[in-house]
Amino acid sequence: MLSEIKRYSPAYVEERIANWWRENNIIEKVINKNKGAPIFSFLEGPPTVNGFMHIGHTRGRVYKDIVLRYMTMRGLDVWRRAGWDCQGLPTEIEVEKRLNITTKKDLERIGLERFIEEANKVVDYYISQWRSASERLALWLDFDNAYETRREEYMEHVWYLLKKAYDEGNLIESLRVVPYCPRCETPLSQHELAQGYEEVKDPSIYVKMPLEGSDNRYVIIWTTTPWTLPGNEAIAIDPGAEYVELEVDGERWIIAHLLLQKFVEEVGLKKHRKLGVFKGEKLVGMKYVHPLRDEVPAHKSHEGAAHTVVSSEFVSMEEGTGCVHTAPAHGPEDFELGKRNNLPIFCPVSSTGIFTAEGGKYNGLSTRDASKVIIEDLERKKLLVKAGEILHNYPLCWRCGTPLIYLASTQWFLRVEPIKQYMIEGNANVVWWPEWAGTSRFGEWLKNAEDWCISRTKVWGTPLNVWTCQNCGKKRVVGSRAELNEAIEKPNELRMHRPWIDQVVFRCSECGGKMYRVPYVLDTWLDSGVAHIASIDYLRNRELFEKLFPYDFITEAVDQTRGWFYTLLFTSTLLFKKPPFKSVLNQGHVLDEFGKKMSKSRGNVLWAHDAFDRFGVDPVRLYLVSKAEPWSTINFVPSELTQVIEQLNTLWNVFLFAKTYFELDKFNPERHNVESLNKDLKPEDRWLLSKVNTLIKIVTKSLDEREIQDAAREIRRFFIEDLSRTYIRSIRRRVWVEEQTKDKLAAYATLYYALRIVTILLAPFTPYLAEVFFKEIRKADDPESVHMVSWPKPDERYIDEELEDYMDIVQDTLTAVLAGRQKGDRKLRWPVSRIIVSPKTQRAKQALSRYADFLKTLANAQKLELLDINDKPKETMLRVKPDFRRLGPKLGKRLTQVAQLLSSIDGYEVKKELERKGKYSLLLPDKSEVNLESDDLILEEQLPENFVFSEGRFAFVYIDLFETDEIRRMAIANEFIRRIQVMRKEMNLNILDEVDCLIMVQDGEVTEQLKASSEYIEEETRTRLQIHGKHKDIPGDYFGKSWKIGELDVTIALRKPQDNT
RNA sequence: GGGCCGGUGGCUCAGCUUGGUUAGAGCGCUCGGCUGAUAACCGGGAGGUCGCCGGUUCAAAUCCGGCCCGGCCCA
Repeated sequence: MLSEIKRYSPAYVEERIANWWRENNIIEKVINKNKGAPIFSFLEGPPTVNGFMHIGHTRGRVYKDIVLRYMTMRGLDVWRRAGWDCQGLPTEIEVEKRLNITTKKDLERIGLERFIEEANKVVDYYISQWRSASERLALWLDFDNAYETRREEYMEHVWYLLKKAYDEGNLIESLRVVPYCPRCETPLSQHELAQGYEEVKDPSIYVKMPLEGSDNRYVIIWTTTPWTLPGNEAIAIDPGAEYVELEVDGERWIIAHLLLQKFVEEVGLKKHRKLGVFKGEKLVGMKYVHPLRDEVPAHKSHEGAAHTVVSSEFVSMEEGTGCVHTAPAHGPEDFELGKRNNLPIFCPVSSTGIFTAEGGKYNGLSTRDASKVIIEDLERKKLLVKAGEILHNYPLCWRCGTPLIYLASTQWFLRVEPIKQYMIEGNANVVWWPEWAGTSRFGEWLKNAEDWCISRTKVWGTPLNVWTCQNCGKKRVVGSRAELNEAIEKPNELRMHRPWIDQVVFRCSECGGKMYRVPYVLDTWLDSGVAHIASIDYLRNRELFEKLFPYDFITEAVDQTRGWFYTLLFTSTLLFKKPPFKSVLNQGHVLDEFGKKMSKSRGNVLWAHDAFDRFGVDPVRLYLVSKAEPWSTINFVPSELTQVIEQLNTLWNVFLFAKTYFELDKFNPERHNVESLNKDLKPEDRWLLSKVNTLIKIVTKSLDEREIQDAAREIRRFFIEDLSRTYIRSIRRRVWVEEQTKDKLAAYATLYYALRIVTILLAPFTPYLAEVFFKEIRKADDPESVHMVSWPKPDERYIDEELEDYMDIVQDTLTAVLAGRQKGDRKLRWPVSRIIVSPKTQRAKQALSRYADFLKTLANAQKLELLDINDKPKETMLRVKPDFRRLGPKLGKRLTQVAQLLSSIDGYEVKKELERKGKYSLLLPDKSEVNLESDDLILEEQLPENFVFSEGRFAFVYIDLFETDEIRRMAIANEFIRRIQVMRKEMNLNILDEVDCLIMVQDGEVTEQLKASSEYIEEETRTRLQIHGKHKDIPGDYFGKSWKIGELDVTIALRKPQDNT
């Protein structure tokens, strides 16, 4: 496949390899490869099968795949069952769209049966989409046996759990405040709530709450929902904040000090006087008279803590009065406050938004109408400070736009207190990547965990398995499908989903009455939350469970902290008092190029299949995981993908290079390997062997620690820096020779060794591409796919850290040489006669001496001289100059003569004298003697004209640019070789083709030089040369071209070989 | 309002655990060079108040405190 296309094409590779995998059942073979070996159990967090896989999902799924492939290659029997989260709100929304349902009436008309059928269709569709996207990603899970949360044998595990919880007293019924749409008559979830915030105009009223025991003292509250006042049971204040008591028209009003000015402006208060400032805690416990006590008589019987000032941490000092109207039945925070303070949870409003009889005067009014009447009543009772209007964000029903109302209603909860401590203790034994996700983020969440509300007024979900006796109220929690057979009434088709399950009726064991199901379905998080048992059919397959539980590894995105990570731990602790997983890898989110969250409304979502089409699966995989630690948020930057593709293309070319020469020389890796050729390995070979074994170490360690980005980056760095840029470049000349030298074979064997390791290490990251490479290097006794190969172990014999260090020194020195060449204007094609290297340290000296040949070749130098540490080349001269500023005053006129004399004197002599005697004596032409001290003189090193100097980190480099005839001849030859090679390439010649070559140069000297090196040129370019000293017409069967080499015009013509020669 | 993570050249990131030469790399820019695996590559150059303020210290990108900004989660 490698030579079929010129350039790495991810799409081409994917298609071929995917077909090959399929035709040869590779996936199945890989999954079953390690049966019987120690188990590595992975629990798949089931994606919600609604919508399509986007790039964020993709990232997480790549991490899963990498870890699973790695563990498989490590020889473990990897449990990798796929799973799909099928139920819940998003699907219901889609079904409603498809069936054109907008109201509850539409739903009744269409019928729940039809609704459920459609939901199943939606799920079927998305599962197929997710599966194909996952398969294209090459995520090798067991899809054929995937678990689905909508299946009855799955849901049965939820029932099992709830029955157990109920029996132990942990499944309870309790009041709770939830947002309702009065028009749709249904509570909405947090999700739905977030979709519907809009700016609306509402009343904004300030109300005087009369304090008991005084006829003119009031606490002032503010609200935008007057209809909630009948539900008022308390006033919340911030005990730490300062409050002020005002005198206004003979009355005393209390508000927060900080909000005084705002309040005065808002209500247009003309005159007031501060009576005193005090801490809020002074107010706590004060009783007040409910402002609508007469209109809503129920308040007369509210006792205990009702109508009291209480303290709260939720008091805002941004708006209002700092004294917060609290209606426990109409706000989640109010509700919490109510529970804490034993307030009545008084809810005189029905789910249709109409006041009930409990609402007294307002009975029968809608919340909207009631608001108006309440304002009038307050006005009349002189309890209204001010009634205005406000524009603010308020949640509306996303379906019908009706303002939502918060109402208290009975919901079902799983109690957290009995298991909280076990969860915290269990979590301490779980390994989290990164650590803070477990200790800080998850740890905090656990500490603050509250009872879990599991009931939903929905359709497409696991039904709540509680039946209540119509007659005596006795409850029955059904724990299995089998139990349904005890029903006295049931539908013809007995299914666990609604509506069928709603028709199941039991006989009450207490009173003989009929028991009907409580019509809730369950939170979908409960579905996925029991995956640790349900995905493997725990109820019927304990043996499997014993083998897999607790799972070795799970990984999902960070937002699952309060989601799946939590629900898994919760249910497992409830059942077994221990966590269901041993380790958790957190994944960060993927943002767009500009760091913005991807969202449909913004239109910046990158879908997985689009990304695969545009960039290819392997590049996307490698990119996503090398960019950052798995748990960091990343920006997806398309231009960075091209870089990955280019790098993989380079690796592709490395393989192509190897393939070309291996085939040319019929290289046999079984016969010639780094063991058998050990004696012939050059330092650069040993270096690469060391590097590649070190690579195994690093990659293995990084994967074990889930520092996946380090593994990916290190592999990329290796094949670009070490393999392509350094090693391949250094062996070009070795492989170009025609004979089968040991030296060439050593290079081949080394290259093969490195390619093999890189291929295997790449397998988890770029599974398609690695398979292509593996086909090129596969030996007879290798498994058929790279994904069945064992993970390599580093061969310590080849690891030589010193050698690796040395190469760094040599490369740095080579860089210095190249910089020096540039300074001296000598292109690399022109040999230089000498480079002189002066190492800075002993280590550098050893390194440079060991790699002297390597350096000499790559620097294109005829000779390499290695000096002692910090020595100067013997050609260095030390020039002596007078310090004019110092000597001027001292010597006057004579300074000119001194300067002249010094210029011709060897500085080393002067230096020696100065060191010995502390002075240097100079005899002037007028016979006078001048004594110079070292401060009088400036000693300056100087190199001969033909030297350039360059400094590296480890050595000083001097390049002797002196050109001999030979150098000029070589340089000219190289100039021609280069051009002939370009032309060969343009003619698309085979590497081995011998061609005829005409060179025409109108320059006697160059002609002579060329003739002298014709053999060298012929050898390098595989040509037969004819050199002409003047220009002639190019024969017709030649491909000719004119070139300029410096000032020189030359013509080169090539002729393809005759077929029969 | 709370929790967690991040802020380092134009862009994307490393370095921070354990304070210590001139803060590195890739991309981009620019000038030059190389090339029979490579639409690749190599070298020179320009480009950084390491978010801000304060503290600890002989010495802070690094440790501590406060603040600002961005992201995520929760309320």
